[in-house]
Amino acid sequence: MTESITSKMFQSETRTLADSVCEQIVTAIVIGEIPPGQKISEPELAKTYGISRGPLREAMRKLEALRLVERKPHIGARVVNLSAKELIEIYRVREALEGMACRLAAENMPQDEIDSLRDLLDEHEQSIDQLDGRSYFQKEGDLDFHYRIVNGSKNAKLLEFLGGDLYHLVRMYRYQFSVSSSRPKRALKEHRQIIDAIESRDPELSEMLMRRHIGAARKNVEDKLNAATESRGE
Amino acid sequence: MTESITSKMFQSETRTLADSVCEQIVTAIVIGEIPPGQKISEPELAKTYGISRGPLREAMRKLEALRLVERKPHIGARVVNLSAKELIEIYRVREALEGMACRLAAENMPQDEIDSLRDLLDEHEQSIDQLDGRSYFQKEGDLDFHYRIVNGSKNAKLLEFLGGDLYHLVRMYRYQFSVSSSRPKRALKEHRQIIDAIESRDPELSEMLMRRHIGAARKNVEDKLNAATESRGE
DNA sequence: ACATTATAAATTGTCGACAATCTCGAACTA
DNA sequence: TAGTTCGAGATTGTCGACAATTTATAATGT
Repeated sequence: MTESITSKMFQSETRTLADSVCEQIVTAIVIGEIPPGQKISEPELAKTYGISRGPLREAMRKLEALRLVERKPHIGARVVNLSAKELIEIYRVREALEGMACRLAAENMPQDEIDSLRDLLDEHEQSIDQLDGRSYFQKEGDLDFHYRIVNGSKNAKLLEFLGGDLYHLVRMYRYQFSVSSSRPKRALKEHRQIIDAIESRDPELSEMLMRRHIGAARKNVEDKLNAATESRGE
Repeated sequence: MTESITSKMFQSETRTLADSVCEQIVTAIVIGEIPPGQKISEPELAKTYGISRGPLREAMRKLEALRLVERKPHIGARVVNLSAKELIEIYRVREALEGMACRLAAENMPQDEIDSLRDLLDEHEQSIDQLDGRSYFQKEGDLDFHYRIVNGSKNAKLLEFLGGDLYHLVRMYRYQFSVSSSRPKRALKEHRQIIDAIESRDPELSEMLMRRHIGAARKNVEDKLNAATESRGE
C-alpha cells in the first residue's frame, strides 16, 4: 500500500511543539474526535496535549488559517461546522484549482509519475473489488489521486493551496458526512480518463475532464442535500 | 473616491494586539518597508511595535499563513522573496480562481453591484486620462475591480482565498516590481468587456474573458522576464 | 595560514503568572 | 413574574523570564 496522503502534508524535519500539537489537533478535528461546532477551551486542550498555552495559541492560529476553527477576539475558538452552502462553495474552488492543476499536469507531469499514478489506480480497482476495500477508496484513496495530479502540475502555489489548506477541509467533510462517493466504479473510470488525457499531453481535455469529474461530485452532493431538505418538508 | 481595497481585508470589530500588529506588518511588507528576503528578529520587531513577543509570534503565524513570511523552526523568519517562477504560478492560480469567480458572478452578482462597478470603471477612465492617475490604477485600482468581481460571485470561500490571502501577495508583487501593467487603456477595455458579459448573464463568456485578461497579464510578465534574462546573456 | 573545535552570545521556543474581557447566575426592582 | 443590574467565576489576552537551539567568535592545533 502506498503511504497515506496525510504523511505528505506535514513534512517538517525538526518540529516545534506548536507544530506537532497542531498536527494532532488537525487529525482530531478531521476524524471528528473534536466534533464540529464545539467550543475549544485553551487551558483544557493545553492540558490534554501536555503543553502550555503559548504554543497552543500558535497552533490555534494555524488551525484558523487552515479554516478548521473560527476564532473571535475575547470570545474563543470553535471547530468549524460546514454548512451545505459552504460545502458547495468548496467544490467550486476545487473545480477551478484542480482543473487548472490538471491542465498544467498535462504539460509538466513526468512520465514516471504518470506510470506510478496508473499503478495507484490499479490498487484502487483491487480495493473496490474487495468488500471492505470500498471504505478506503472513499476516505483517502480518492484524495491521493487528486493530490498526485496537483503535484504533477509542478506548480508549488497550487500545491500549497490545495494540499496544504483545502484538503484538510475536504477530509473533514468526508469523515463528517461519511461520504459516500457512492459511485466508486464510475469515479475510477473517470480517473483513468483523466490520466489518459494527461499522458496524451492534452491540456484542454485534461482540464475539462477534471472539472467535469469534480462538478459531477458537486452535483451529486447538491442532489442529496436537496432531497434531504425536501423530505423534511422544508 | 471609493475607499481602498485594503480597508475591506481587515474588518474585525474588536481587535487584539496580535491582529492589529499583524495588519501593520502586512502593510510594511507589502510596500517594501521591510524588504524581501530580510530576516525578521522577534525581539526587534516586538520593540518596534511596542508589544511583547507572545502576540508578535501569533502575528508571525498569521503572516506565515498569508505566505508573506517563511519560517523555519529554531532558525527564524524571513520575508518572502518572490521569484519569477512563483510569480507566474500565482498568475495561474488567479486565472483559475478568478475565472471561476467571474463565472459565478454572471449568475449571482446583483444588478446594483454591477452598476456600481461600472461607476468605478468610469472613475478609472478619468484617472487614466490624468497624468499621474496612472499610478493609482496600477497599484490598487485594478485589484479593486477584481475584488468586486470575486465579491459578486457570492462565494465566501473564493473571497476568503483570494481577498484574504492571495491579494496580499499580489499587492506586494506590484509594489516590489512597481508594475507596470503598462497597458492601462487595454486593461480598462477588457474590464468593460467582462462586466458586459456578467450583466448579460453569460457564465461561459465571463469566465473565458477573465481568464484571458489574467492570462494576458501573465504573458506580459513572462515576456518581460524572458527579455530581461536574455539581455543579461543567460 | 587554514581548518577544527569549543566557548559565548544571540535568537527562538516554552512556561507560568497577571490583567482585561466576557459569561453566567443571583439579587433586586417594577 | 419578568426584566434589569450587578458581581463572582471563568476564559482569553498579554507579559516577562527561563530553557533549548543555533550562530558567531575566538582559541587551538596541524
